Amino acid sequence: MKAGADIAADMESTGGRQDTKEVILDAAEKLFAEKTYSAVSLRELTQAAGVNLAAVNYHFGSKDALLIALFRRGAIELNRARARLLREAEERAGGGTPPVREIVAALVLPAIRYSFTSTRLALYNQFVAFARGDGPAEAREMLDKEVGHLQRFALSLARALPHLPQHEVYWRLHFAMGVQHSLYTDMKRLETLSGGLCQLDDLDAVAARVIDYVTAGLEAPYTAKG
Amino acid sequence: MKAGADIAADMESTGGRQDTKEVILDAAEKLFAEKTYSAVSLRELTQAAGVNLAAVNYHFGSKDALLIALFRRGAIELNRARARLLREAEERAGGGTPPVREIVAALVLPAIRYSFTSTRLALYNQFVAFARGDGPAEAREMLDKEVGHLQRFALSLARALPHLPQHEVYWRLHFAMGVQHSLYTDMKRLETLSGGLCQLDDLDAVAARVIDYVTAGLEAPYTAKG
DNA sequence: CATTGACTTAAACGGGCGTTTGAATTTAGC
DNA sequence: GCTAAATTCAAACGCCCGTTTAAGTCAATG
Repeated sequence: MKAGADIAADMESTGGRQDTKEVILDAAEKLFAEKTYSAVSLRELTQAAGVNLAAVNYHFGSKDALLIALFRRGAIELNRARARLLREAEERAGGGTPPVREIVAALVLPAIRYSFTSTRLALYNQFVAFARGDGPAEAREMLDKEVGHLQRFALSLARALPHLPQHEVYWRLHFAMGVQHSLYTDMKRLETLSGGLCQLDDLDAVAARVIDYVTAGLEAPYTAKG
Repeated sequence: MKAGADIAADMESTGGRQDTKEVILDAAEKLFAEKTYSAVSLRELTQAAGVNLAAVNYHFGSKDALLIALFRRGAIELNRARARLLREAEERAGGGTPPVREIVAALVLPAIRYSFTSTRLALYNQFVAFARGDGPAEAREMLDKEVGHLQRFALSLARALPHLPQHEVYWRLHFAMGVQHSLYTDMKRLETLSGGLCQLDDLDAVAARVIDYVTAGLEAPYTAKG
């Protein structure tokens, strides 16, 4: 009876225990980040999760649907945290415009914090990089819809940087996302490059570094282009 | 007779025509960047290249060896161009230290130029992001060895930014690489975010933007961390 | 013009893939 | 404690993968 699959797909809290689904999601998050969606087989995945091979298809419907569910879980938490920090910064500014540095902090801190402390969001950002172009079309569309959440930051930054044309704000926000991605995709290169000097141990220090760098880039003098 | 595979693998210029090998490499570069190494089948790849299915194994030995050859071709050209620009900047400085902005330009310009004008290096940077963690171990080792080329830029930047501790220079160079990667991995998100306002049409303008941003980040005031 | 060697081709190989099945087992409601 | 649904399980399905094979093509060589 596969009624469970459809029900569980629609509503998050069925009567049955939720353990298996989460165990699978956690294992998938780890493996998809280490390798690639299509490089990880369901046999490898279910074995790492300690569940039966058929469990993925039973609980999610397909491997593709698992990827989508995985992304949804991570995106919801990350965007919720970012939105909360941005709202708090705006309240602190008393209805005015928060300084660039605080907007940047709202964007950067959740990604760093959650990615290394929470088991649920661990490696989420690294996974996003792989999902693009690899996963099913539906997953890619979800990534694009994520843009809506970034729009809030674009607007806030545009108010804080009134001398910049709109498109320049978008470009610099885009670069800021690239800096964040570098924390999850190429750390090995940095460790090699620095001879082990640079590592992801002190998260607060790393966060401060990223915020300094991104803030400076956003506040860079504007020289008209093209 | 598979003698051809070994010979062609060792020496770049056999007596036979080189067309097929290059056609395969070009098709692989495009497809591996669009999807993922393991998401592209040899049947799909050889069909796109217009060659026989067995051609990859004949000319490269295996799918893995193709990936390695592909990376080698791109890395050689990119690093050569970067090294040349850096050397020229140093000569312009008359033995002294070039300004940060010129070091950054030497790092950034080849990646942008080659990636969009040359058919050989097109999509090379986007491919690198996927190769990490997906490809065979040998490919990953090659990526790490690439670090040697970045070391020159780290040294040059350290001289230009003497107030920064060494590890801070490494971190900021790392972030600079992340900004460059953002040009090849998430352009779709930027296009969506900006409503089509931002695009990769005017390469000179984009290059100037990246250089501005990265230079500002590198020159950001240093606040002691952790 | 026969021979050689580089290259191409179509066909096949075993293996691992995502998925499905149907029976066994566990869980929840009465 | 019975019933019925939800879940787990081992086994199998067919498909497509990377690779190999052996025959075929073609240009250059002597």
